[in-house]
Amino acid sequence: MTKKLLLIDGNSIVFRAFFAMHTQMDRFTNQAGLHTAAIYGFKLMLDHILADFQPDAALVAFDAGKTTFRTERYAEYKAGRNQTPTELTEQFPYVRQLVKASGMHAYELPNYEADDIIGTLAQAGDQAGYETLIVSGDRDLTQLATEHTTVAVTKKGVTQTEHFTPAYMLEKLGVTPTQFIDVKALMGDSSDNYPGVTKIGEKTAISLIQEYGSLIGLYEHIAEMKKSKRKENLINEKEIAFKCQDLARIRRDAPVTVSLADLTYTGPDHAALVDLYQELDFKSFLTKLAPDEATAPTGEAAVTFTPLTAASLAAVGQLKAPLTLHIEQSQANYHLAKVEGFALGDGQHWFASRDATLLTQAPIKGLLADPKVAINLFNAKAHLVLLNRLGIDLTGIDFDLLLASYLLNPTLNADDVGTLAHEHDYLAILSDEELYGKGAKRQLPTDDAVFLRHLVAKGQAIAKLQPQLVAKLKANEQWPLYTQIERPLSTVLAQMEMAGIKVEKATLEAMGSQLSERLSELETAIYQDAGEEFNINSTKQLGTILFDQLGLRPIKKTKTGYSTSVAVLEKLVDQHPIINKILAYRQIAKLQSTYIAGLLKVIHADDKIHTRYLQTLTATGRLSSVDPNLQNIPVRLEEGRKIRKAFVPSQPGWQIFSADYSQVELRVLAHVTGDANLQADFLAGEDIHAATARRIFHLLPDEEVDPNMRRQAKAVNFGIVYGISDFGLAQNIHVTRKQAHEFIQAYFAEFPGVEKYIHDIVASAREQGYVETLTHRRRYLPDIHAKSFNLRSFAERTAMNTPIQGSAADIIKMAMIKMPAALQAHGLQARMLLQIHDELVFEAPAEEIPQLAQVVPEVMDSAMQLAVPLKVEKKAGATWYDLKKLPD
DNA sequence: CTTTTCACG
DNA sequence: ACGTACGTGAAAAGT
Repeated sequence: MTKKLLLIDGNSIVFRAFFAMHTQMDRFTNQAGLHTAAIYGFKLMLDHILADFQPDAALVAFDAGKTTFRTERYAEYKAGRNQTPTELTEQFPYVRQLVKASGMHAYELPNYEADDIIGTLAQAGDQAGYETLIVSGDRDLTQLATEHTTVAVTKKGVTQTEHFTPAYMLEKLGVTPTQFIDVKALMGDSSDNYPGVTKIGEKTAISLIQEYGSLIGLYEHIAEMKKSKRKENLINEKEIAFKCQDLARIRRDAPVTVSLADLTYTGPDHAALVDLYQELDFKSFLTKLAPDEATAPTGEAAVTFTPLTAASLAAVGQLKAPLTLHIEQSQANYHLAKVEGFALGDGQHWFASRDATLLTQAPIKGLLADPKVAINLFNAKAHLVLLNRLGIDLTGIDFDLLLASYLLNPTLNADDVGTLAHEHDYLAILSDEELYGKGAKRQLPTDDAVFLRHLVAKGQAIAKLQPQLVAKLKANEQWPLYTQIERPLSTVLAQMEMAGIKVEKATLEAMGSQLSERLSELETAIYQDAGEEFNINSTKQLGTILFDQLGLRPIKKTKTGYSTSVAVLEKLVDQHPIINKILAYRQIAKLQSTYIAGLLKVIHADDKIHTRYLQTLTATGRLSSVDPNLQNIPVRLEEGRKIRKAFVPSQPGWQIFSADYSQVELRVLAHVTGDANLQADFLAGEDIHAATARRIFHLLPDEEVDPNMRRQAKAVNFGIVYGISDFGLAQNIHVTRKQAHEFIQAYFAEFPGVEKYIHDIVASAREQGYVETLTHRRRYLPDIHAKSFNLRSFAERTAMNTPIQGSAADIIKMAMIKMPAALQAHGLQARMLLQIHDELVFEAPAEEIPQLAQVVPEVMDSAMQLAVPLKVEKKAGATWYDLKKLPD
């Protein structure tokens, strides 16, 4: 067996951990006020790597101090760095303790950096026949990759890593690990503060090293390079380049005083870890460390409850509101799920049973249907639907742990009580995955004692977390968002889902057979063109046919091979007749599999489709729709649009009615930016994209906006909402990057309020760590501080886009909440069925349509008062396909 | 179980 | 100099 050596770059991982958890810094302090986020993150990473790699020998290297041989040779090395915050420096001693308690060696060497220790030991490991894994947050260490040494660099957070082998580097960067040093020499490193050669960045550096093989090779052949500014710079700065090469090169001969034999990994020292965790208040690590083996499974507190039977039902009547209810479903789709069991209690007494029929009997049914009895639970909408199926009208919902937690942080993706409770530091419960298992192995405990105790533990977690989360919502100014928007919305959504939309099977089936015919014709023709049969649905096989067999030029690569996406295929249309056939095949295959077969599979016995809206999923506050997704039924292309013919009213003589907000996101933009020109354009009530075109192309009042100008202005408007870049815009409208840049500049000149807003929102995200919508819906953006340009830019675009997209979501939600009462007040039978982000779809008796066309837009455009009017367009027709615009 | 592609706002 | 549009869900292939 090959021995395995683990080398960890302590400093860089601790830094990564610190900044990864920066936004939650305040949550991570022990009772003495010591910050612990970096220690915590470091331990997460450690556990992950140790479980994964299982080393025989291990060492964590740290930097010894500020001065090293590099600073002696180049005084500016790492100069100008911000001072490490004390919140971080105070954690280093504990990290070292943690390393030792985990059975690993911590090591540092005066005058050298952690990198050099690692480089030296990795080399020793290679020579001694070890398989070595280096873990760092710093890409520079990839230069140490060899056939037997892999370098894992943290990607996002601390537990996700990207593994660099020499082959992977060649593929990804185009250079070998050794060449990487020379690339750094040319491009420099701004964070380590050495310059490289003027005007040479990563791309140029890589192509130069690829061409000449090495830095030395480049200077040997510099005379042959054709005259250019770059050549001049290279000649003038030759000395700097070699200096930088010296700085970039990690030493493999540092005078380390440990040998591989000293580094044996001994595994964790339990007693030492317990002491340390206690000092740090690491409760979750403590419970993992000391499972209560005799009794409960890890983390599940002993709970007392009464197993409920028909005979003992009366005792439930003694419970005092507020009550906490948890119903366990057999599957996520609550339209079909069975009730596996439930727990009900008031914080003092708990009852639990596997028998769902008990819910439908007195006194439980009465308590649940009583609006004066406050109910706490997890996932209000699921409970509303499940209980409705049992004939119970749940009315008194007060606290929904899932919804409250989502508002506090929409990017947590826990969807069971246990996991979510852990996120809020409540640990006396197991997650479903821990108790039930996952995937195919998932199974509910057959033992009543274990299963019912878990359901009660869920109830207790909900009851316990309520006051805490309510206080947080109030502190965040999110209480109205919870009580006035999201909580009532649950009920409205439940009604829409239960109503369902009628879909005609026969219509879909008829379309399906037509599509099948066309598919087999196209298939034959494609095989003919290709000269052989293959799986057209396989991108891999298709890539081989197009680019290897037919010799077409690959336009783009994915990480697994050639890209064959529409964008690529469209560029190849003129090269070969097979391309158009593949495009047609793809389009039809998509309709057939996703929309014909897919929808047929989910039509219920009542001939309706009952989607589920996920109210706590998206990062922006939008809804999403699953089982099936009814928010992406085709509309843009006629062939796909025909699918909508199958969506029909549920009763004869009824029609489909739809109302959509016109340009909500841009109107929200006009509101939040306060931009006078953008607001004026909306107040004038003209075509907004044409108005934008007039401004950015400086048209005279009597000049006409040609369609191309309008198209470009529209793309600019979209770009602004998405967090614009010249590159992205250029790609979208097929102009040069320079032109795109000019469009954006022209836009900002005309709409200075928008430019200021973009600047301010990014600054505010940096300061506060989050952004907000008009209703104080919040999204944290930890990556706004990321060192990686990519991650940081992404966070900046998100900072810009989320308040816009999220506020638009707020607005339609407010309209939806008011809708049922408004319909009822007008004595209408109409029912709201679907929400598609900026559109609401209804069904109603034909004779109600004129009234509906009044009432619905009125509710929608008065949902929130903005600085510009909200405009609503309406349509009606016999099916979802046949909708025709109604006059204003 | 991840990757690629494509449907929607 | 850096490298891209924002937010979703479903199907199919392939590891």
